[in-house]
Amino acid sequence: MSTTARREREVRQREQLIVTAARRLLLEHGFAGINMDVVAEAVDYSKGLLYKHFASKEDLLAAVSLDNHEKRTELFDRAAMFAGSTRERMTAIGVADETLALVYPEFQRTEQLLHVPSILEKCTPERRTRLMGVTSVCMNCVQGVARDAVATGDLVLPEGQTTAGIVFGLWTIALGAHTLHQSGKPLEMLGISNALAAMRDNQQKLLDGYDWKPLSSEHDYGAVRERVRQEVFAHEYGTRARS
Amino acid sequence: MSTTARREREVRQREQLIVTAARRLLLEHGFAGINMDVVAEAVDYSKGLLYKHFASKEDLLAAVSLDNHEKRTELFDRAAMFAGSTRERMTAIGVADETLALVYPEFQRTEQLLHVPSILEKCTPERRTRLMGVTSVCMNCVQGVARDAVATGDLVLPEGQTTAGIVFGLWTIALGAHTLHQSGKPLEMLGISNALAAMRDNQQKLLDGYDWKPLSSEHDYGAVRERVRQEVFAHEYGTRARS
Amino acid sequence: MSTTARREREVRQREQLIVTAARRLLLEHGFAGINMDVVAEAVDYSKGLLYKHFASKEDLLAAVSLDNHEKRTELFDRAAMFAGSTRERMTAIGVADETLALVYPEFQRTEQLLHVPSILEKCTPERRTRLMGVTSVCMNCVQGVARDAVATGDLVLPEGQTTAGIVFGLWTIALGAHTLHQSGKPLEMLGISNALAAMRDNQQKLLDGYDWKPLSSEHDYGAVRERVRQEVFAHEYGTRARS
Amino acid sequence: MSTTARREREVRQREQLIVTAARRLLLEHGFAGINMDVVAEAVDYSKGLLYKHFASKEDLLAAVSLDNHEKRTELFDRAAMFAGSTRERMTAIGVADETLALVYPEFQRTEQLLHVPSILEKCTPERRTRLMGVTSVCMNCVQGVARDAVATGDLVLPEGQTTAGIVFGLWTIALGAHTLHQSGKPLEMLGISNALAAMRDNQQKLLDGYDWKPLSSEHDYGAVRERVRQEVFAHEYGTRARS
DNA sequence: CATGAATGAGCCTTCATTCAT
DNA sequence: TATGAATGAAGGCTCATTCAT
Repeated sequence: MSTTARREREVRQREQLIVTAARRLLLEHGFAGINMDVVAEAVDYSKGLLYKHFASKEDLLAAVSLDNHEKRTELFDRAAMFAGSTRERMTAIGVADETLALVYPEFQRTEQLLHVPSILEKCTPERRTRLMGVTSVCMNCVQGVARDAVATGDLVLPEGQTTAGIVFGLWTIALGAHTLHQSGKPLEMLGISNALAAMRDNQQKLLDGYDWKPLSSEHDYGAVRERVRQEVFAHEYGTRARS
Repeated sequence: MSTTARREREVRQREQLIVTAARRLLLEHGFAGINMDVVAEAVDYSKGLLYKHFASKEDLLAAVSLDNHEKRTELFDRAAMFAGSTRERMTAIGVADETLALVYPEFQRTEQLLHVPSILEKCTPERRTRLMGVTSVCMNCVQGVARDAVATGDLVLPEGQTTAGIVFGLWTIALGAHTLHQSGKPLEMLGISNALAAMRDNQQKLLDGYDWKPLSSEHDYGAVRERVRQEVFAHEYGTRARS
Repeated sequence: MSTTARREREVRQREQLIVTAARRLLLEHGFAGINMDVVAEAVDYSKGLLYKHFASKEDLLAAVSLDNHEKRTELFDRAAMFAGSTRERMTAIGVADETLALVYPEFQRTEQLLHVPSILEKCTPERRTRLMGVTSVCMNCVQGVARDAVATGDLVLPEGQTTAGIVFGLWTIALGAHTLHQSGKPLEMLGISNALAAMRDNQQKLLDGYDWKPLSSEHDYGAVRERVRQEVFAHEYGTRARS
Repeated sequence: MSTTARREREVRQREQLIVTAARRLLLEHGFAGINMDVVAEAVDYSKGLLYKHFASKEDLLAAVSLDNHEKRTELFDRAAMFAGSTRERMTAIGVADETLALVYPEFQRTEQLLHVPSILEKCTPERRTRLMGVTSVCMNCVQGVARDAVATGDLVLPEGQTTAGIVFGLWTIALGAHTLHQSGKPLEMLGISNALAAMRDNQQKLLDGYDWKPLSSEHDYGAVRERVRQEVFAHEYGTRARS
């Protein structure tokens, strides 16, 4: 019947509820401060019920990570479709990344806490598979833009270079920057007042290094970023408070 | 008198022994697989003695992290003094980073495992202070080279840019690459066969983006790297097996 | 009217279905491996329905035990009616016991698992009563043959001996042998290659000890056993694979 | 030093204390009613300490079983050395078994509760080995007497029979009788007023069936039993109340 | 009648830390 | 000073039973 379908929907909704609560707790109390008791209390369900939805603590955390990735993928996908030059589209993806960090900080920040081998090891095989696949989905999105750039001639790959290499460079800058951003390290003392801005600038410089046209010296990517925010992520910046 | 000094020296030696053992265990069994019992057994001292040296488990792990940083600082310092152009010296620091990852992988790899807030929170205030300071020591080393580049004119900072920004860029690439490298993510599937090489290339491209002369297209930095290995890190590559 | 009767019959059928499934699960996964969830799943009914039929988990297990006894009683009854001397009839009952172990091993083997006090304690009083009674039904069957032997003069009871004592002896040999048989103890190492054969031989020796005529040295009870298998238990050995 | 030896002795003493307490709890509350919390409370030590001595709950229970076997082995050994004919010595072993059941009922009765596969599966490999070995020690003791009987000519093995078969017969009668004895089954209703006496009689009848000389009709084994009690087990019957 | 979601007490096990010797 | 026995709080997970639908 439709009863089954409704049940199924309710189950999904509750799993989402649990995942969201777990993410919040993760953000507030860190990896060590989370356990099934506090999650159960937070969602006001019994511990036993949690285990009906998630096979283990690690499985639940894997689900949080998966959800993080899905949100990221959604934003990246929308950014990649921005109407503009290939480098503008890549810039748009940068805005997507930044938007995630600003508007959904818990998605970005909890992700760092979840890079623990035990999670992959102990979660459901099915979720592990999805988790490993979801990363490439996101990468493919970025790499697609790079390939377009090569196709259009905006980007000329030097010998021995691949689009994967460029993607890797952008990715590592983002990953490292986010890690530092929330490491609690006093970046100001090192002369970095705004980690996200520094991340952005370096990504542009990296693309300049690859000679991806038009260069940042030839084009106002700051204006592009502003347009992307308004045209692509209006909803995000409108509905949720910018931190 | 000198008895006190000898005592002090022995204490330091033993702390070093414990730190080294803890790092090895961390590498072999992961963060979750380490506890005070196995550390005590590994060093063949009692658990009580461990607490004479380290206020808590977290304090011990903080000491491991501190030791990691000190090894890194040592290598970076030597690299920064390489005789060559500013960009060659910066390249040398890249080699130092790479050397750490290759020759002392446990220093590099355990460091990732130690980025948990609880460590900073629960370790001795004194060690926390040192831990926060040690990062800047390492950064200053890198930033010093960048400042030299500005001073010599090899590098012209665009308006609104700082040397800190460049350091941040290099740092995040390294941090992100090392994180990915040991995350277990299937990078090959994304087209990255050698994460360290990709890291290196992107760092050079970034410096190209900053127009730090001489550009990688004008100079053979591969040869520079080889020279640094032989001249600065001969000892490291000679005595320990290169993986 | 007949609707009520039909209802009643359906209820019994379903209870039988549940009992059979529970016994199979008990055999496959042991006492610790059985719970109401897996039973419900196995019979494809809801857990709630299980509780409509059985007051508790223990009550269900008691029902399994009861069913085991009923199967045993059925076989014993048929064996006791074998046409032959009293000792041949007793031998026939031995074949019945053996048949149960060979052809319906789950009835025999699960019974051992159910000798836990909690079952008797927590099952329905009504089922407890039946459970305590069913043993004597089976015993009476055996004891009846012994009484016939005394009546016919095949067996002369020494002073102070009762037929109950003989029954007890045969019973304990069977019970102990079945227990050892499935205890996983390495009987081969002790020189016992076939526990059932050893059980049989000892039961015959015991009857010899009681001087129950004709003695095993005077009569071929091996041939009797073969006849019983063919004449009384043809159905059992034909339809179910002999293990 | 002797300090180490003393420590070792104290450890053994405490393990014995824990084992004894566990056995008592097992007897009082059954298998299901025992858990590490109540054991810890009973011995007035912390739960953590129990795990210093025993690797798991099952390991502790295996130790109880081992201790049961050791007590039995001790009594059997002493009985087997009784000065008399081979059949008298076998009778003495019967007295040992009976003595265990009467004077140390908890050793006998708990043993039945410990025949659970999970115990063998989850206990320390070392203890598992000892546990499997200890059974044969006890058997060898019994079988030794049977072999002596064959050697002296008191017992003539029929073709195809082995001493192991006789041992098996005696063993199963004892095992079955003890099982029934404590099953709570109303044996009186079946005409058995004293299960131990019935066990004894049947074992003698079994030996008669094997024609082990001198037969029970030719010799007063009741008197032998009385002598064994006084000469071999005076200590047991003197110090502990006979139940 | 039938369902299966929900409960929550209970249990095993781990481990950081302390302290008497 | 060095030890390691002892602690006990904490946490992951199970499962018999109930009850609203």
